[in-house]
Amino acid sequence: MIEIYLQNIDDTWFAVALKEQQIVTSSFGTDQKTTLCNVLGNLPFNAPFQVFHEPTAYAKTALDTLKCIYDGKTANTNLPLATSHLPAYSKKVLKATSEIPLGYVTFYGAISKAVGGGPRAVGNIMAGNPFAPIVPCHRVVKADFTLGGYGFGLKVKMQLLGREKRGFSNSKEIQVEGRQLKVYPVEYVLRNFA
DNA sequence: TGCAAACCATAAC
DNA sequence: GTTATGGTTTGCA
Repeated sequence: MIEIYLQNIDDTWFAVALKEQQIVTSSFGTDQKTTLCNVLGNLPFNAPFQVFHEPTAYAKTALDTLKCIYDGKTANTNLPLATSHLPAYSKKVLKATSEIPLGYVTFYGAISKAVGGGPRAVGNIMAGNPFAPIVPCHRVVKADFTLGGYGFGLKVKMQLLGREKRGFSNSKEIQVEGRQLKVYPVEYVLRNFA
């Protein structure tokens, strides 16, 4: 049985689908129906599910984490994600994406160089990201620092990035799967829209 | 700038 | 098996 928890926090809806304490999928949005539909659409198999509006203590920590990320605040990012049913390449891309630190962005192409494959393949995985916003696919942009796309709309992507501004001014390298991944201050993106 | 071609894992037939 | 499809990138005029 998959348990779906849906809760409104400060006028935004957040949802997680849990199975045996693992997160199967998550979502957020401005209205209840869309948010729930997103979660349901991401369920990997035709399993029975139940929707709850009173979160358990465990579900509440997960929902609070979503809210923190949404607010651009530092959050505990090591929630247990159920990825076993996903293709191997998707797992690598999602994992690499989750390593992008708060306050930084990187490119579709940069991720593809780190984990293999091509930029468009990375974009496809992002488009199907089941773990929004836990896996911060909003931190992945085009190589010219324009936004690229976003499942919940470019406006939302911009707002998320705006809240993640931390005043960094230099790019840096992080380690992903033993390779280097270059990340850039989110300011590089934001200044395109000033 | 703008356009065309190369790119590459998935999902859908 | 094959094809269509992108949340892309790069090169070249």
